[in-house]
Amino acid sequence: MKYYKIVLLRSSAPNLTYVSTQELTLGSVVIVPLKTTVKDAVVVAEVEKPTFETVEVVAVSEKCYGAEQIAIAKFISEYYFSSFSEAISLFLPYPVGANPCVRPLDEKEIQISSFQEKGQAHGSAPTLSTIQQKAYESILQKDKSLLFGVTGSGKTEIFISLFAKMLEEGKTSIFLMPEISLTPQMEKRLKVYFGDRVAMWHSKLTKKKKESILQGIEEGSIHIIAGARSALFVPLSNLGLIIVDEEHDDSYKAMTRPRYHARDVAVLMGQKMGAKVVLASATPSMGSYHKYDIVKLDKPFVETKKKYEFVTGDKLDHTMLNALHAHYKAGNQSLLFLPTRGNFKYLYCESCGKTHLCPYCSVGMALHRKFKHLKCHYCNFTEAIVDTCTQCGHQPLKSDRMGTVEAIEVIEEAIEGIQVEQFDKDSITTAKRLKDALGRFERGESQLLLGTQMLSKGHDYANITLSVIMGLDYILGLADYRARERAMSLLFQIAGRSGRAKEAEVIVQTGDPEFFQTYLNDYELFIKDELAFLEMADYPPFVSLARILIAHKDEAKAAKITLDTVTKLKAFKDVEIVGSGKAPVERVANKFRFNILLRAKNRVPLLKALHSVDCREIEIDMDPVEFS
DNA sequence: ATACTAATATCA
DNA sequence: GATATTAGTATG
Repeated sequence: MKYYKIVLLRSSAPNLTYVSTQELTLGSVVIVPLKTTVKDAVVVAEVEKPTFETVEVVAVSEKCYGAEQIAIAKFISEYYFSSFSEAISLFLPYPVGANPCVRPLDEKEIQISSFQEKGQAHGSAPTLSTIQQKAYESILQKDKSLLFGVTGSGKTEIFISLFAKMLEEGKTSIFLMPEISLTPQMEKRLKVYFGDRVAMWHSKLTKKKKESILQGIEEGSIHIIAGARSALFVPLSNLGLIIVDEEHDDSYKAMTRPRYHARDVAVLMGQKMGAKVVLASATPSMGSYHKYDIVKLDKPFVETKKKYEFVTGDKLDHTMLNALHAHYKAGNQSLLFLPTRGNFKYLYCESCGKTHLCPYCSVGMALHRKFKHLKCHYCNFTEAIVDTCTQCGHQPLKSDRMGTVEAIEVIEEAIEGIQVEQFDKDSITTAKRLKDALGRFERGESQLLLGTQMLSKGHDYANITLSVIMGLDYILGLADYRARERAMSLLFQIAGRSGRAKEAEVIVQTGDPEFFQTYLNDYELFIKDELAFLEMADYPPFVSLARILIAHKDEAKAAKITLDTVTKLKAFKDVEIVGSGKAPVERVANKFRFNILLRAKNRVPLLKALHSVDCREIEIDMDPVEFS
């Protein structure tokens, strides 16, 4: 008789001990009785015979998690405050049916060999330039590295060479991208080199499609998995490489439990599995630049001359309309960016571009017109609506912004015959709509791509000669310690979309052109300055942040939970409570929301403090990227 | 006193 | 997560 500690799947029950007549492999999925029903569970440890009565394991399934998977799930559950059950479920390719494939316990164990012939053919690799070759060789020498290169500097060729190298060595690779639906171009390029040995993976694939890919992996015909966050958990054996492209992108952070950051988990996974990790970006995150070995790829593959022009205000003005008109008349295509339609408005000065800031947090004060006051979403500091800019004395301060729909109306009115493609979450709801919109644009049936953040991801176009970037001051004024970084990387990303044109014009709307101008040709300089600022202001990567979210349909109850949690946390001297109170989005789905923001020099005491609070009614978000 | 619902505890 | 237990509260 053997006794095992098991973790129940799809249940919040604690870890329990069961008995088995036969030896069980750690990590295997078993069926156990619980109360009146049966549940599937993962065997995590063998234990001594306990003092209490035990119940017998009823069946063993074919499924078995590897030791590394268990370790990674354990890390995720502890670091990101989810149950182990939720964490290990990340490794489930799709939700299992009501009755999982099981076999009776008394049957003899059948070991199915998972070994497969691998690496039969070499992936043909592209020829690399001297600069690319140097970067490639540098990456090969490191366990993990940050590939830092502007758009068009030829990062993809390096990726392809790395994948080919892995194929040669009989190893598999994972390629992460922020949004798979937005990168059909990358799929095409990978297919050219690797054909059916590469499979695209994302959460919206049908169960059948996923099964077929999993079979391909099992058979050893698929060696490269490319996809969004969830692709990180596809069960590849003999993993040799994980590439995280556009590593700065916030969509790598999961917004639901487990609230993990795919880039950070990829680094951990690489360590655990002995796989090389490559992070890549033209605008690396401050944390990655600070933490990892940098491999620079600074010479653009195709050198583009960009002419920058700065305009103030917040409306589509004549400068922009004239430029759009001129480029349209010349038979070229343009791109126009507007910030995501935000839920909040901030006061900003038309004259100097500065946002009205909280005196305690150096973040923008949000305008709550309904309550006729301004509020800091960080510390909850509240003040009366001000009318005069504290920086330059200009008045009045402005707060209105323009959305995509209004912008299109204005442009279609002003420029006769122009076809505008609306490119945001409201209009691009399906893969088909995306394909249609991009198709029309590529065929030249539309001449202007107008949208939100979506524009900054993935695509580059041959014909874009004009990029108009509006409302950067809005991004700059967001109540977020990374507002400057977000604004700057956005500018670089969007300006980079016109990468293939020989000459391109970029119009930037901001009241603070000096800030952007300083860094226009040198993102690295920006990183260095910004890191100095973050270090001085005590923000990541120099400290750890955690956010606690409290949501309850009874506002008083939510407030009480918030207060109780804050009181408990006050006992921990090495954890600072930056602020607490109503969340910027006060009510969602009829629940009142409260936030607590915590800061600590080291993550260990922060985790310790957070593990001590009752987590049943709160949600903990480690390394948050969203504060609303 | 009774009948419901909401919070709480437990499961091996 | 599902269910048994208990506390809380409305009801006539």
